Amino acid sequence: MAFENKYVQQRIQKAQTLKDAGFNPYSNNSQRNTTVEKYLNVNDDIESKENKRDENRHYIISGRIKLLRIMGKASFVKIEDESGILQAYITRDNLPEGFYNDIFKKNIEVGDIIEVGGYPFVTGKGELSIHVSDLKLLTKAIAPLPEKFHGVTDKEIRYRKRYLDLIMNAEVRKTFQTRSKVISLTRRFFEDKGFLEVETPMMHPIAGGANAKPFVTHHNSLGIDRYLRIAPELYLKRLIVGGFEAVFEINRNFRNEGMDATHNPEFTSIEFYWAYKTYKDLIEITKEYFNYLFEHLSLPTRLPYGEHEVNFENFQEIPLIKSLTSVGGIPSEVVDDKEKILAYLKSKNITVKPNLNLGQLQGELFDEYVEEKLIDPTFITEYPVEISPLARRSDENPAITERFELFIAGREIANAFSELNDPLDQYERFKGQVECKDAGDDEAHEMDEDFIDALSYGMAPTAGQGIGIDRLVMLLTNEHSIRDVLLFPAMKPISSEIIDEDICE
RNA sequence: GUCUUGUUAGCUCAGCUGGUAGAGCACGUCACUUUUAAUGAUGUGGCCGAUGGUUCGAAUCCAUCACAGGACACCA
Repeated sequence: MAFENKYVQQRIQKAQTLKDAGFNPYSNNSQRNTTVEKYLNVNDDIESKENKRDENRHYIISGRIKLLRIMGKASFVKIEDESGILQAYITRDNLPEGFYNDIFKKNIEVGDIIEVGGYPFVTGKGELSIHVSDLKLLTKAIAPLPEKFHGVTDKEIRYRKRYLDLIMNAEVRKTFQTRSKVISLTRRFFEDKGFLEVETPMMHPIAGGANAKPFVTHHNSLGIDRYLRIAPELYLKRLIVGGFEAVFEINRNFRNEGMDATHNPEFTSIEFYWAYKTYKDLIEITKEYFNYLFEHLSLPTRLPYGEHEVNFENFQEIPLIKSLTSVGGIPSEVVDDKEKILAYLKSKNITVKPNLNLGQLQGELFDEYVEEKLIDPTFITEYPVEISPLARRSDENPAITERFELFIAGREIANAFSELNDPLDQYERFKGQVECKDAGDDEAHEMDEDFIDALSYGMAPTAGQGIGIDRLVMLLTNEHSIRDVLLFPAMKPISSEIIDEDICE
């Protein structure tokens, strides 16, 4: 089954021919002494030299052949490494007797990883290249690459065979380099602020900290089920109880739910908790965090996202109720009255679930009329208590909470609040959740008695925030599917994989 | 979960109202020492996603299934 494709067969034969001629098609004897990027930088003066070359310089470059133009006794080869792509000029007379015709032309092709040594020169068409005097094959590719011009565009192939996507699409590599930098910068930002990075369990006895269905796994020697965590929140707060005053965790969460352009079953978030602070401090640190990211990623403060342009110098702060009128254009006499909201929604032909309370209806109005219009970064504050079960009530107005969500380009990016630290209140809220669970809501919280115990010892007033890293990277890279910012997004198995599994078992 | 659009050569795609498959790139052979998706000549390559059905005859029509994309719903 494997290797039966005729192109693969052909290339296997070439590898064998090379072996027979004494050339290892999988040599590990690389002598590389520079990268393409460095080569191009160091030699950018060649253009001005006599004959546009310098035979006294010598470099060894390694990489994959992306393009091959054989023109009789001379050839042009585009060699790509991680840093860039370089043209090599290869001639028969600069290589050992017979090598060019019998080895290079016959057995080395697009997709192979080679190493070339030579001097820098500029071609007649003005391209800085390398004039090759040494060529060796490092790795024979026995699978042919996709077509050179269109590359691979089929999303299924790109996600299932990400390595192929990365080979063919340089801009994809760039997206993941940006992702890596975002995570690194995020870590450095919070460390510099005095936060301690911690690791809390990925396998939970009780899946808490969010409303979501968990994945279940089994611990054999203990004979018990464990849940892959849906959020680290309750463990991080236990650490605040224990006396750490600023902690953060960047890690994966797992939710056993649907997949779409903004949801993958495993996703990365940062959650951070900061004692003796409130959500207002979080607004300030969030602005600072974005400034830090933009500065270190060298991004312009006006970023395109789809059809929009986001101005990251224009952070707004609007209480939720006010946003309904000022952004959503809903008449002010409507937004504070349950019956009027219902009538308003009905007049607009929007149906909502029955028996929603005022806070929930305000949430519906927000989702319907405001969210997608928030293009520049906007902190929506003062959420109704009914839709903020984990947030602390405002001391001035017990109907609202000390909470914000940050919206950018019509999407939620962060959720933050002053944390609920009253153990009796938390106990009651868990009880309410348990009732929902008993009534059939399989996403409701379970009672976490140990967490109540922890709060009973006293958790300092604390502010906490979660930021979805995947969605943040989407925003910064102008990507519109979460799969395009995950190296290996979740995919259904193809049918042959399922059959194989059945045979094994 | 619902709707919708796809699935044809290694890749990117044609193939109309049913008559046993087509291009470009890639690959093989030949020519070519400054090309830029090199060029010219020539040749190979396919169980048309899977299974049923309708039909004398199915890549094409119908049904079911699988996978993927998009939209909606649900969910952070």
